[in-house]
Amino acid sequence: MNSPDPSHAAKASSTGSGRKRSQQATEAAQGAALQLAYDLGPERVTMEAIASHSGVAKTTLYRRWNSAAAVVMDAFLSELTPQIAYRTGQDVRQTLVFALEDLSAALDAPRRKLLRHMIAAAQSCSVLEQAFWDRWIAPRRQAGKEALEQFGVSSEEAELTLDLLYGAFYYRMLIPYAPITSTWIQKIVDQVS
Amino acid sequence: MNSPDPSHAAKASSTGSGRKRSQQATEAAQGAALQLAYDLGPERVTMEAIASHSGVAKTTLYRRWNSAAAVVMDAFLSELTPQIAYRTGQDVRQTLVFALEDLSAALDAPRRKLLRHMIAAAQSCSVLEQAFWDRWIAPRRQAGKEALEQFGVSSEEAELTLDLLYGAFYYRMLIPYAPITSTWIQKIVDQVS
Amino acid sequence: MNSPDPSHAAKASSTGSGRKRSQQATEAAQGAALQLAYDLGPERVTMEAIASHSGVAKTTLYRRWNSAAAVVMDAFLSELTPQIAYRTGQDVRQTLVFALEDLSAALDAPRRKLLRHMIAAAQSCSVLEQAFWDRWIAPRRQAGKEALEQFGVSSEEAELTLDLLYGAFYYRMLIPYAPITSTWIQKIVDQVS
Amino acid sequence: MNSPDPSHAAKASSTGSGRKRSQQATEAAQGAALQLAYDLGPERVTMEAIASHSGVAKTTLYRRWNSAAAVVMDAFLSELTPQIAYRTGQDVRQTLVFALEDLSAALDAPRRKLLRHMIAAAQSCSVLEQAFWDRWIAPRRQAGKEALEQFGVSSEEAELTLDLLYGAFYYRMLIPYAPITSTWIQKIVDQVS
DNA sequence: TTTTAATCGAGACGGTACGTCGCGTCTTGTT
DNA sequence: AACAAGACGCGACGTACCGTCTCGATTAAAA
Repeated sequence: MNSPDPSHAAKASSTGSGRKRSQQATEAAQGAALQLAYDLGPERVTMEAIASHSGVAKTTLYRRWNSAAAVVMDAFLSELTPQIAYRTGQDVRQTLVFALEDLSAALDAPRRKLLRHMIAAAQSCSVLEQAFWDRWIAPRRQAGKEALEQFGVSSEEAELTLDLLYGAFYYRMLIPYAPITSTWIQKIVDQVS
Repeated sequence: MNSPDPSHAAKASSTGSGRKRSQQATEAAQGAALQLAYDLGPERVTMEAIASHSGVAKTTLYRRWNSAAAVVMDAFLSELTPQIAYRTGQDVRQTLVFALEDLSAALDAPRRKLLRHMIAAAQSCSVLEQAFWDRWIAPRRQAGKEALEQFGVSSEEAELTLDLLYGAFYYRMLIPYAPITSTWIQKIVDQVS
Repeated sequence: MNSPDPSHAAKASSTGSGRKRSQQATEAAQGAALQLAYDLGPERVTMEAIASHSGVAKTTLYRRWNSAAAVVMDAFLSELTPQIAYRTGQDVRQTLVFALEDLSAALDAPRRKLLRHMIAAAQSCSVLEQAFWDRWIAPRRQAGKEALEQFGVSSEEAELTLDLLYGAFYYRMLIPYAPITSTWIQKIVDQVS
Repeated sequence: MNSPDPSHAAKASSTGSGRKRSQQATEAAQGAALQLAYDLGPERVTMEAIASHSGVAKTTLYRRWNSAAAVVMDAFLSELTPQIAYRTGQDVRQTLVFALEDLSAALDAPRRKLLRHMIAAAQSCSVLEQAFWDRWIAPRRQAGKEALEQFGVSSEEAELTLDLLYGAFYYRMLIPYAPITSTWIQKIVDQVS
């Protein structure tokens, strides 16, 4: 269940011989990447900039990640993943509302922009796609499924419900013709549950 | 309904004096852009490549579009938009199933890849975002809304339904952990209608 | 006799179409290259440095020359070639002494270092080797031959004499176990003429 | 005559304590360096390549030599120096012809290329310059001088003769506008002796 | 008919970033 | 100590595209 290296966007070190990889460099790179993403916008984060802002050499960056987007992805997921826990409500409806509202609340404007950009990045890089699924989408779906099954919802039905609700959520986030409000969340939950 | 210049990603010519813009150049550029997108993948289409493959000068390209993605978007939308018409079924359920199945059928593997990439491109360029909404998302939603209203569904309810269904559809397209099948389409429609 | 483009180290422009190459950029690049060669030593001149010191883009540099050494070579030859004219003396001996002394005088310490480095560079690049022969060695030999023939020296004999004298000169310049003095020049001339 | 450590490009070990330096590593490095020089051309020999081809760690290489060129120089001189002995002819003329012809014969095309590159390398590294003089040029000059002095040639006169002949030889080798032939060798010897 | 103005192709230009190579140094664990 | 392995910061490489800018040659409406 637990993979030894949770960062699927990162490359693995080969053997145990030779000097160890510097954890400090990894953290500095991720920090700089995240900072740049928030400051300049995620699409303007470059390996060059991460290197110069973090003091980590480009060679070292490429030894760990394939692209600037991969660094940002890794940093973003490391930052956000632990923040979001699943609340279980009194019934199915409330559990789902909690899930979407907590998600919406966790995603303030800059994070939302970052998330949009990472979904975009995942569209043209299968490594990022996999990382995004493994570390962002799947855990949330898994938690949602387990919560729904506590209320007797079948596995298949739970999957469909999550497709619809998370689908609608990301749809409105990516194609933002209208803001995601609490009211809207409650209405879509009502419609599917 | 029809704006005089349907291409929101394109720039307008100023006065009527002087030489006319060559329609041939526009078509050559769009054709080359589309070809390159299908051949090399949409992320590898560059202005430089469009220019050299189409014989259209870069100056001319920039006179019409702001970026390579804009050319591809324009070409893609010009190609696909007319293909998809809205079928009205016997009831609400069938109408929605038709809509999603027709959409799925229209998007073969290469087109799907293109569409995914264009959604991605729209995340970091408001011009493309607008064009994508205006020429792809909005018309389909509008047609769907009108179809649903024919069956007495309220405007607001229709919006929610479309959010959920199109949301789920694009969610599964962008984060393709499982294929979009006819069975799945029918199930999600059943759940919301 | 006169080649249209005397700079064999430089690349030629293809057709007459399109924007003309900027003469200003060429001069700026050569100037910066020469300056850097004198300041830092010719082996430390890089394309990167030439670009940043001259304001000429790297792309532009590579459009004209294949390497930093080629820029320096071109600049050096452009600077030095016109400076050295052939003096004809009263007899063969004096003519040869003049030639070597003038050459020695024209090559002050920094120029000598540059010349040594360029001979070195020519050893691993046939383009530079050719340029060096065409624009530095050959003209001097030609002038020397003509001068000697005025005194009735046969062509073949002149070649041998020049091989020996210029050979000794460059030998002492490249493997400087002892300085090149006027006395030494006179002695070697005496030995071969 | 023989210095204890003939490799002027190599560094000396400090104390006698600790593990001895591996002679095997030295030989492997030199062998790989020479092989690479012949295979890829001497200008493409790098410390990195020597290390990976020889299995000797970079640390170890830098403990012995300052640069890749130094390894090649060392290897080349170790290989060639013993090969060339001085033949003494019947008279001055024949002794000199022997010297140049033996030198020319010892230098086949790949070795000649290597030698040219090493003269080049010596132009921008005083350590290499010194090593090249000490181990290649000087011994040959010394032997030549002694041979000439056997025939009653004065020391000074011998120096001049060697300057002229070796000068011409290297001149034609470095600036190869014409091949070095036996005929040419005889002619230049005739001219100076 | 002659301007005259916008367009076209070609391609050079100053830039930014790329991803890689080699440098020389520094751990890390082994011999 | 020296060794093989290999990570590290660094500087430069040569290339790809970017978006802009001459160029000279078309092209068609306005004068």
